[in-house]
Amino acid sequence: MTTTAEIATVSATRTVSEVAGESGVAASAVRFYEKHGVITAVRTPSNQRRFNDSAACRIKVAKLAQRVGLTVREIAGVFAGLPPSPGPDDWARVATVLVEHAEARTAELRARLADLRSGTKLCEVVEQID
Amino acid sequence: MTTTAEIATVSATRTVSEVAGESGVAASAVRFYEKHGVITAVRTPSNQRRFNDSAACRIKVAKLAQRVGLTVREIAGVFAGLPPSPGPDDWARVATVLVEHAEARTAELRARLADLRSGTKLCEVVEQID
DNA sequence: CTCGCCGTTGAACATATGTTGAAGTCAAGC
DNA sequence: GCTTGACTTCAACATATGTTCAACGGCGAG
Repeated sequence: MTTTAEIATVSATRTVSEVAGESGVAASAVRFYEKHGVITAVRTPSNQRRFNDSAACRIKVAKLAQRVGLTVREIAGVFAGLPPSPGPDDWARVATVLVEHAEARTAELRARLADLRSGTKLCEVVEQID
Repeated sequence: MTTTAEIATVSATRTVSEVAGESGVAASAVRFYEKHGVITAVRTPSNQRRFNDSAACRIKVAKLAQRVGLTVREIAGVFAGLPPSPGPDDWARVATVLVEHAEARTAELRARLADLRSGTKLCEVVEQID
């Protein structure tokens, strides 16, 4: 059996332009993200890309992830575990991974800045009066 | 009067290679960072660059900042307010700015991920059974 | 004084992240 | 059936972040 939900989620109907519009990036970027595994497409008989609902969302999430320092390759890696049509739980896992990435890097920043501050002579001038 | 500390902090004695060694980047990167305002140099009579103690530290901090999504231009901007030989208080201010940058972006990530999760039909499939 | 080692500059190359343009294909409407 | 518009691929260009290379200059040791 195939439920309405399954039809809706599995069928890939969005064109490049539509995904671009939905996600707020240029069509060229949509093709770029497909090429690099951030999104995936099926092809029509006449070789056109068709994306499902999740494509625009993946791109939006990818743009956010880029802002906290992840590369496209890393983002594609995080998305690699996603099913074609991710559910709320799948997205929650991705969100967790991304936030942990971001927080780990911020923690690293904090810690290393603290190191530099405490480690005499690493960043600080030796405070010698006379 | 010129104190020992002032002599030590103001004099720029490090060569490109030395700063590269201290900071753990290539000599070419040191020149790149100078060109883009992350570090500054004075020139010897024979035109060679000389950096002060803070150069290696600026580079280390810059590398950390890059990891949380800041560009070289942004980092140069953050460092722009620093005196030639920053003291502990100057570094503390820089650290605060960088951590706030990182946390703001992580907060943005969190918030937008939450938006996407809550905003029905943005990322989630409509959960319809039958 | 010559040699070798740094340093200098500028250009070319390399990778990441895209954008733009040219040339061709396909489907839909007049 | 011809035009139009959206799609395709591929190549060139653009920016950010560096690295490598070639050609050249100065300085200290032998």
